[in-house]
Amino acid sequence: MERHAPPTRATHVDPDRYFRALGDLTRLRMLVLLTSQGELCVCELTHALQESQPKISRHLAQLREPGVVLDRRQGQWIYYRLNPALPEWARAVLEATTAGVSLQQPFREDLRALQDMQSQPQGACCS
Amino acid sequence: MERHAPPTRATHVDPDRYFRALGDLTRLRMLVLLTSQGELCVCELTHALQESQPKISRHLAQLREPGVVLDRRQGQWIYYRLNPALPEWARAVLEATTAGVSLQQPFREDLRALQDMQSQPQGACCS
DNA sequence: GCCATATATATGTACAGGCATATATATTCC
DNA sequence: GGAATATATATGCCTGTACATATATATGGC
Repeated sequence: MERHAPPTRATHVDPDRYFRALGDLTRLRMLVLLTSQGELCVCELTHALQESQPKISRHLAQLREPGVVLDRRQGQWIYYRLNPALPEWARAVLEATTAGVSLQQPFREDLRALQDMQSQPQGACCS
Repeated sequence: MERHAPPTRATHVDPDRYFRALGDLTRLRMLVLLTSQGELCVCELTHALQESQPKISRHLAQLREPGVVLDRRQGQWIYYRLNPALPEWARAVLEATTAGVSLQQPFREDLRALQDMQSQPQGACCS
């Protein structure tokens, strides 16, 4: 696990590797948020999912390495987003899934926790 | 692993479990075939994928248990098909994936091997 | 008894989770 | 402006568990 796996023009995730990346609840919860919210920093994801920071960071690495997501540093924060180079079918998979599950738990609660946090006065990233 | 997990009105696969089921190349190859072909027996899948029968059977069990596929016995053959009770988003996921990958290897070759077999004179199930 | 299919068992490998720690940036104080 | 400190994020190590594969064996229909 190197710090920044090559910016992976990952136009080619193997389909089975792609699904293996989605096949974990923590990672799927983050991907559903990223699909609907566009870009989120680690601390927002940590807060939304109510999981430990190392756990979140570990799973983000597993999404970054195969090129499912990209990261971008801005000041002290690191923002993650879906890799725009994903093949069309792969994005369609995430969008169908997000549409299908975002009213169910725990996805629904994740979004609520995230929005709750974003509505805090100072607009600071983290609580 | 019981022989026939209850005919699982599996309207509720957990999304992460669903993706874990798709996150293996052998299982994904079979699902891509089932998505485009509708219903196939074990020996057709074995032939199409060129894998050992026990390996195919094991992976089919892993698709049957969570309710991703259903089976049906007819004489000495057992036919598998996608579970029609899958939620709409889950079927959309498989259809988008099938459309996206079926021209790539090994999926393309799987379909060719299957059709090659089906064009044999006596229409017998297995070679 | 033969064929199609499933399951048992054994073994290696991958990965999830927790904890501690390392790195990088920002901020505060002098 | 440099040192000390705080915050954000990543990673090394350890342990338990899940799972992929192979081989061997069992079952059930013809």
